[in-house]
Amino acid sequence: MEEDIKQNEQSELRKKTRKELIGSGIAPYGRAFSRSPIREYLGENFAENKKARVAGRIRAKRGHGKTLFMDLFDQSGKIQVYVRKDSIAEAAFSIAEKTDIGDIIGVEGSLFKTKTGEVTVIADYVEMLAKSLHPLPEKWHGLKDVETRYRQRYLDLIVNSEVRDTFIKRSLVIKTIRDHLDSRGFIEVETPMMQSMAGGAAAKPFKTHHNALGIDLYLRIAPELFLKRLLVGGFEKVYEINRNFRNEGISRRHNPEFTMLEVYEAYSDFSGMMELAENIIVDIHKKVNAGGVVRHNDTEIILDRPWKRISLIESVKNETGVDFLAEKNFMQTADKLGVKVETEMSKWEVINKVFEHAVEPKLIQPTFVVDYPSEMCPLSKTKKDNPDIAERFELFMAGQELANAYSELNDPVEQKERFLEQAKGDFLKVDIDYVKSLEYGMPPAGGLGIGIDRLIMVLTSKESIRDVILFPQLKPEA
RNA sequence: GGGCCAGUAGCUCAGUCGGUAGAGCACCGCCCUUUUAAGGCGGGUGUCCUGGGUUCGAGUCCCAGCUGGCUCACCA
Repeated sequence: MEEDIKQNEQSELRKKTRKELIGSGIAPYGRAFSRSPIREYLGENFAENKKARVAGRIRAKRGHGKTLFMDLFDQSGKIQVYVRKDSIAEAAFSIAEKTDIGDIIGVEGSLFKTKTGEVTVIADYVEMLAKSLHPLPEKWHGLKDVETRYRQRYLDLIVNSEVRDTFIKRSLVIKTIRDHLDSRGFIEVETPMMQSMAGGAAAKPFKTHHNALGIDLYLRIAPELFLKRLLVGGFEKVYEINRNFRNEGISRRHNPEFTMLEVYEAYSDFSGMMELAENIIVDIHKKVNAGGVVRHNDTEIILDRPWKRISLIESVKNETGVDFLAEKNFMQTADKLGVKVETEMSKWEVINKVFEHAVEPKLIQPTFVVDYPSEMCPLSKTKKDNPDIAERFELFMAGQELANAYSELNDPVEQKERFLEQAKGDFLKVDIDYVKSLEYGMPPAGGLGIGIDRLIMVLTSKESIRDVILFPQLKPEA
């Protein structure tokens, strides 16, 4: 089997070394090795002759005949290992000699500093923990090929430390969100990923099949309708951080599965959610970015509160000079602006298109866009004094949509009508079970969704969603 | 799905007008007991993405395909 795999010369040599190790009674793949993180021997923790036990991956090796130096990396840092033939058992020296860059080893020894002051472990014991059978990408230029970086993310993580940092940051962002919401009395819940109706948004779902039940199921496109059922059930502050799946195009800003935060707070509304969104994001910036500068291209993004608020129609007027509400020939006007419109589009659909084309890319600083037409927001309450306008905002930053919030519609009769409108009268496409839950009474509430991947893109100044998702979706290799 | 661009050694890249494949790192051999992008001497290890075509001759030109990037479309 393994002979079938065509290997290059370097891999062949490493396989040969693996066999040689086994031949001389040395396991090329070791077992548990008790050690301390490398960082615990560096800086203030350094003491001359202190005993050290470390383990990690060899990233550089400099042989000198009867001695050799290695750079050993673990997650916490890098330490130099020094092996001398005259101060170590012969067997251990021969293991050290047989190591290749990329191997994972355990080392025991004592600390000292070299002439240049580098903290070094002089080894008196070396153990092979994992033989690496492939050469690592080059130490100086790293791994640049984007396809390889995504397909073999482990290599990207080994070699490109800024990639590692991005994903550590991602973890901190999510932890900060949890801490923030937990401290405000929210509880985290989990709702179905597999749903018999894919509701809560308008995207195309992925379809799957449950054999025992004999039914088709859909991967969720949003958790919204389940989270609101929990409001009916008496949970007043709930949130979920989890994956949504949308069967749409893949792009710099779209991955078929992406992580969404959805928050619902009973007795609040969309302006409460506005404040919450500001609070959460500013908190993350403070804790994760340590107040550092966030940039989009060359522009610094200023996160100081309060953020700008503007109505959809105003923002379009500001950028295009056109008051689309008053405009009779809105189709031609939109077309002149370079927006692709189709004859069956409503005026608001055209306005929304113009917004996405002309305004969205320019919303670099955090901006709440409000006053969306209610026809585009079937789950949102309308304004008290204007049923045509929804109590909704979308948050934009770095030229893209980051969040979306409503005052949640809690009138079951109106909800059913709006669903029917959206489904163009097709009862089968209406989530009657959700409407039924509203019929028992859902408290007025605010709901907020934040796209976590995009938020991390903004906070880490990444241009592509693939740089903040560990394993982005790619076509399988042919 | 459309348009544009890219794919050469394990990695990062060069390759002129179409003339028979090249650098650094890595690797192999020899030397070297404080090096750190160690050093010295010697060595090129290749399905030039794949398959066709043009040509005396193709990494290079043409066609088709694969994968990726950007972009448009799609995506409340």
